Amino acid sequence: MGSIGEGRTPKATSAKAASAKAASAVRGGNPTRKQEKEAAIASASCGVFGREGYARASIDALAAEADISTRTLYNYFPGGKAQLFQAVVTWTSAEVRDAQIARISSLLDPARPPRPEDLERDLVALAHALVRLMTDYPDHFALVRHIHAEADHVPPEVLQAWKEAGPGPVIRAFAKAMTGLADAGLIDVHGDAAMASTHFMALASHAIVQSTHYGVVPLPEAETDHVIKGGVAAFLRAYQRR
Amino acid sequence: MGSIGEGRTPKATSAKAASAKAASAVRGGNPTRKQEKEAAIASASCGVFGREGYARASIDALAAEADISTRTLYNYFPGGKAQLFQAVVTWTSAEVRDAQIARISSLLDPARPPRPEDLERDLVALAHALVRLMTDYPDHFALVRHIHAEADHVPPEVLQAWKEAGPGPVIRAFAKAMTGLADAGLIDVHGDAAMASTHFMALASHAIVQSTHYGVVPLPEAETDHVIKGGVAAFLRAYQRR
DNA sequence: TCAAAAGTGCAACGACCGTTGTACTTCAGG
DNA sequence: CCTGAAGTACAACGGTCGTTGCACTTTTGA
Repeated sequence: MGSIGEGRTPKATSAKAASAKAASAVRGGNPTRKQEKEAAIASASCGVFGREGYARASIDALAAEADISTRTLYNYFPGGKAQLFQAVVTWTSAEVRDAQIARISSLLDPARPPRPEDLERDLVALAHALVRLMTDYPDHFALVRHIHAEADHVPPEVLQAWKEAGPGPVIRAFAKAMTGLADAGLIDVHGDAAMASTHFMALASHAIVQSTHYGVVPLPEAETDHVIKGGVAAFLRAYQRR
Repeated sequence: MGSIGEGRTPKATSAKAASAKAASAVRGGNPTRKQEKEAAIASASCGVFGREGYARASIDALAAEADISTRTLYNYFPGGKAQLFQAVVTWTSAEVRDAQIARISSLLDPARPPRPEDLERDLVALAHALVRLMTDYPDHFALVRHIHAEADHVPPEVLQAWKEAGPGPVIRAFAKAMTGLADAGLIDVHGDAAMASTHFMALASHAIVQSTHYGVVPLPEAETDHVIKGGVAAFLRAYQRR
């Protein structure tokens, strides 16, 4: 009772035939006109879902935010709210994942490892960049919070798709970067690069997330810097090769 | 539009006169019969709010879980759903806070600091105990996740009350324990005991929270142990006095 | 035992919401 | 200009939900 796929459904909407047209053109070149509009709707809906959550987000509000009528919304997403939600999750997750991986690989490019004397400065910059993403994409992180909270109500398929499209690749990219730093002799990964990257994320973001309520409260810049510097310092004490 | 205090309210329920009777007997001795029942209702409602979230949790479900009629629920909480929610938050937060502080002060009692050779074992035991609380009080942590997600919709007063009654004292107790360890010469807090305790919590719980979805997924015991041992090892590399 | 207090079942009200059908408008492309 | 597709406005249906009033029953305490 109360899962995301089973809200009000007067005539048992068949949620099949969802990704039929999509697969036809996703292979060839640029996206269809239809796909562009779907992405635009998903982008606009992200804010509403993030602010209100799935249950509170009303179709009217979603359509209004996308500047379309509720009827056209159903034309694009015959599966209704549930299908739109899934589209929003995959769309915003892909966007933020790309941004995160870009920050990680530009600052921790395993091909051009930073010099030892620059390591701390680079890690601090990376942590700042990752934290800044939280304020750059507030709707996305609000949505992720709702996913965490309503994990029981999100269809497992959506949950799995999100993990694969979002945090998964980020963690892998981070682990690869850590391996690069280890191979360059800058850090000692103590046998587990994945754990090292998790620990970096934990030290860099946990305290920030805690005090800023996931980026909602605008922590003063000075304090953010203090927390990040402290986290990076602890990470280096634990992982820097001496 | 859509805050927790302003759901369906046919006749503009006056949410005043909430803590009138309460203050009369909260000073003197043991709790009133009424207060006991209120606590029982809050305890039962915690599961529903945690599983469903505020929006989805229906009055009928809440009353059923507490084995009372909806009408009696309104007799105890004239403020309706919103007031009940606040009661649940403060009640469960206090319960879990006490449990957490008990674990912290029993294992890191600053009066009887552990011997250096036991430090790692004790910290691992503490981390295990703290993680186990997540599975011991699943309803509470589910509720906290919803609070995080719906922070915008929770009245600031409730949010503040929760922080003061829940995480606040825990962090302070942890910082005090860290100071004790530092005074005993076991760790070097690097000038910021609060940050050290935050880093311990981050290293001990972040990875667990990540992989178990806040304790929902029952991570195999072996993996939990591995993650915790890795986190404590990293913490000691960063903070143990050598 | 008996009166007061506490609790219950039931019905109803008003409001909101997801979804769909239908008739009407807008607009691009031949 | 014409035609077909895309979009919209509007109304309606079935449903859920929070809340309250009322008559009735159960429990409690002296």
